[in-house]
Amino acid sequence: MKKFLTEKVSAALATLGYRDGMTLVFEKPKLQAHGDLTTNVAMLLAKSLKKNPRAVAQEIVGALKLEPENVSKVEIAGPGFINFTFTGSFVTRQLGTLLAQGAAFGKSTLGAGKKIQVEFVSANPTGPLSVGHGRQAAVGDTLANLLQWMGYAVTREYYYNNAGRQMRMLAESTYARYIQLFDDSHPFPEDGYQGDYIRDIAESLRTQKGGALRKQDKEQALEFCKSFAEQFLFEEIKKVLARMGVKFDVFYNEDSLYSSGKIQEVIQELRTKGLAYDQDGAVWFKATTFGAEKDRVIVKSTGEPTYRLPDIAYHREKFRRGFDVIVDIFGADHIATIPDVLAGVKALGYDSEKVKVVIHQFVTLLKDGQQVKMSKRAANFVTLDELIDEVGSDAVRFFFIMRSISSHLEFDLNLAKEQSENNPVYYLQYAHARIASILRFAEGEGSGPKLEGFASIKFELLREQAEIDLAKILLEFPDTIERIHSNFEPHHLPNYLNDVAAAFHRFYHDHRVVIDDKALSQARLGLCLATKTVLSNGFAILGISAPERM
RNA sequence: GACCCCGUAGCUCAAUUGGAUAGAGCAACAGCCUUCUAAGCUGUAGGUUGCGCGUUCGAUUCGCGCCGGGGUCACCA
Repeated sequence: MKKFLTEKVSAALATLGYRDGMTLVFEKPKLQAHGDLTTNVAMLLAKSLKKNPRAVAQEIVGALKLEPENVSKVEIAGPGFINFTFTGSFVTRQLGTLLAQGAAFGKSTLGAGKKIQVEFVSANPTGPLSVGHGRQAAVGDTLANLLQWMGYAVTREYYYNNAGRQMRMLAESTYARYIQLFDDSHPFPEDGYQGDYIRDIAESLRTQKGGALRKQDKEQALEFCKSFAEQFLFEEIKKVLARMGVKFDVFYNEDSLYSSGKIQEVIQELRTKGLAYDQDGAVWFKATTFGAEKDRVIVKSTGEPTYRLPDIAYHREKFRRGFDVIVDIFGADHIATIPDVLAGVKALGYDSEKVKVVIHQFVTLLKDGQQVKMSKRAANFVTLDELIDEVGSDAVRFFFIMRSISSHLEFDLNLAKEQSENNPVYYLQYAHARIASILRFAEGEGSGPKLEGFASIKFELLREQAEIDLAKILLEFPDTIERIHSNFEPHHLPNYLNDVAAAFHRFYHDHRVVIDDKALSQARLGLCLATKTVLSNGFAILGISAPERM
């Protein structure tokens, strides 16, 4: 519908001799009284023309060539808005196209031929996934789904590090818990991982190895503990992600950057370009060249690289692997590292504009009205797995997507549990199930009219306000997808689908679908099917189920 | 101290990137099932958008200064 008006208004502007270089923007007004779509082009033009905006609007409206069967009203309002109202038949006519596209309605070819990588979760294998990782999994996977919907070739990637101090601590913690199974006086390392999951790993270790590790040399035993714990935790992590319907294409190990010499290459290249130098026994990256407030150490005086170096090397590999767009999804705690990585990428000669960083704020968990402090070290933290146990995968995914990523997300466990029936996700799924039920009823036993070929449906019979309102909202689906694509704010999808469900419930309440008037009944069944199509397409992107009955 | 995010109805959050009279869901109150799913619908009430300046036709949105909450500032990841 926007496209339709864009053509009409551009033509009018051309007639008037106004430059059409500006991109026309049509918006859906907040108030229904202001029509279906509105444009502020007259006000924008007025500024440069130094004319009265309402006068400019008048000229444009005068030059417009609109067919009365498509547009019922054009109005100049307020300071100079031009408001358009479509005829009901113009709207409902498009339902046929929607139905013909079916499961593909809302898809586009905007990303066709482009490779895009979405990196998310990327938790190191030192413990179970937290609730915060859950938000990241939901956001990342939903964006990835949406990008696929736009035609991109999407790679879902998980970056992890299984080396270094944290892994040594994991090994020591596991080892200590294991020994404690035989001798409970054995001490636990002071800053070890306190969580019960370490006990589970130790238990599993005993099941597999018996007491054999006790007799081994400690260093050897620790080495074994490390890889055992890592493997154990990764299986858990993958299992939980699978419960949420998230599947990664690539697990990228930071260690491989070392073994393949990529780390050394980056240092060399930066040195060659004069962007790295030695000082105080360390290697520094000239981040100030790229606007940072101070230079950064990339190799410590101990010879060990800081996390920045592999991060930069990793991003360089992303470019080398030929991705056209690179999406990084990080928690707010990583915000400070981003400028350094982007500077590093620029330093190596790549276009940092291709890196799209999505930062999401934290999740705070409420339990019994109290905030749960989550720390991997301390024993008290709720895992993603437990959260799914309590509220189910659909609710978890939906809740994490529902809020703007830049907002802190409050997740009240008690509420989510108690409210499992009042849950917003059920509201949407219920609409879907309700339609499925209507369609079953209509097709069953020949009592009601059957839904025949879309082509024969007379959508112009839909003249009730509730019908037209619903149809209009359904047709906004592609716009919603594109909007999310342009701003990476996935919460618009649940919000939009909520509007769809609300419009449907209203329609359902006011009008019976299966009635004696066969032609009208067909049109309403078509409207129902169109609604079901939009809902299930939206659910597919959100990664939640579309129940046929509830 | 510097930088980032947030501050909107009693609570949790929206607001199409600067648009017209700031909207939903819970919670409260009042209604609606002999019918294709009441996990639904309708109505009432609830606001100085943290505070103060500024930018302009127009500000919840942009700029500056405060106040409050969270986060980040290492040769930690």
